[in-house]
Amino acid sequence: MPAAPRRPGRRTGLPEATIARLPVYLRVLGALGEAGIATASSEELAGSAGVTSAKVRKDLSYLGSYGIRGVGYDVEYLVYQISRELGLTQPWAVVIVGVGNLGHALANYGGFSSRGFRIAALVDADRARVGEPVGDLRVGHLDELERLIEEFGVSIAVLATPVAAAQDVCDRLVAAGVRSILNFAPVVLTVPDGVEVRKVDLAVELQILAFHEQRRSARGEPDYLEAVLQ
Amino acid sequence: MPAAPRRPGRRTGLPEATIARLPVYLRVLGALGEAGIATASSEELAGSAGVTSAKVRKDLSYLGSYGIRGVGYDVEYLVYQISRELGLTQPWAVVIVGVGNLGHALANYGGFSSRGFRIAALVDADRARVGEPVGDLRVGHLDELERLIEEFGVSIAVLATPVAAAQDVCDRLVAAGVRSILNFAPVVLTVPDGVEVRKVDLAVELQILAFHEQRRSARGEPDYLEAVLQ
DNA sequence: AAGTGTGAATTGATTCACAGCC
DNA sequence: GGCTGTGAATCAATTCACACTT
Repeated sequence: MPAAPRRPGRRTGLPEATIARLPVYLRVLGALGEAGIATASSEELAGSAGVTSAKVRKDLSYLGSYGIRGVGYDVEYLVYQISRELGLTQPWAVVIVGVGNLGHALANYGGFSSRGFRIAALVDADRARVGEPVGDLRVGHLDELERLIEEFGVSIAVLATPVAAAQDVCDRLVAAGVRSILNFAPVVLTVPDGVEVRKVDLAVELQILAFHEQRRSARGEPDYLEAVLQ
Repeated sequence: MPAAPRRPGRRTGLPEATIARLPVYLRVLGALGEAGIATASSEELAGSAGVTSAKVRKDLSYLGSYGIRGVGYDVEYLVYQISRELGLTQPWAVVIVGVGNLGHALANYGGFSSRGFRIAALVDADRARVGEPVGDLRVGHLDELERLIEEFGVSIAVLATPVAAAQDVCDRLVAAGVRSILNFAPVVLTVPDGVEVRKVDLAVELQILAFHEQRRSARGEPDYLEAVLQ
């Protein structure tokens, strides 16, 4: 329902499913590059990325014709093109709100800084935690949220607060100009159009696994035979 | 719907997209139940779950005809039906492999135990960590993995090791009979058919946000306030 | 010969819209 | 009157298969 004004002249947007896979290709290509491999076929990329080669080719074709027929893709060149497409040629400043167990772990997670993100600030509502060193930062108080966003040019927020605080914090983030939020609180955030929220719900992931697990054990021999014979 | 939904001959379960939303409905219904609300319409559920009402109705219709026309859905009954469908009427034993920052946070995360999962064991390859108390458990050594899986009847594993160890650990999990794995290591695991892997890649989530963020600024989209006021 | 790029076909998910029931 | 349940229509993603390029 986003009445997104699409500028003419620019390439029409990538499918959402493709966008979600580009970071995976990027990681795989990075590993290949470090291993000194200069070119890779869609088949090889597909193997490492856990998808089909047709998907790889289709996805990459949305970026442009960057492959070489009969040869494959130039690893370094493709890394650059995907990075550019994802907006990773500039570093993004990130604030983590909520420095409990999870926020703490996220702050120390090397995968962020190594991929073009800079944790610029950490804040928590608990004054007992303010000043505590985490990585090479110190925890700030939630009161400073707006100031820190302004000061560091934060455009992405990671929300790792308890459920009860999440919507409030979200509203403040949006009011302060943040339009990209990664939400770990198990609650659906209400945001205005133009604000992008991605959600990671760890319990949901386990519940999806439980479903498959249970279906497997519920399925006895007869069901299996039926499935095969159908 | 006249045909009983649970006949032994019924094949192919729910759409994957529906399965992924059932845990969300379950959480919403749980909150409604605790608030003393006895029935809810698809419209109300949709609001709290962040989806459309048509989706809610379609999703729930796959489980059977559990709604009442003109009224809505009985909250308690629906909680039971969804729990049963997801296999959450029995508790599942979970092992966490890798007790670094993230594994530690996951072990302390209340959302698991409150939703039908029991963290039965924690193991790490680092002997310096063995014996360390985490929550009401103590960290065991990776050597004990198979014994602990056997002893506690573990069927779901959370993989929070470094990338380099992930595939090895995964192979051992599968060999020990685990068929459901939640993988936090940024690598695609190779598993035999019948093993379900779900992946949570935190850096990928941020990169997807970065894409949208960058596309917004590339477009010269006005600030949120400007957009609202125009 | 090898492997990309892409229309066409297919499969899956979402949305529409309304008949049927409370 | 209100709200579910669901075929039909639409939209999105995946897969196929092969012309085309190096």
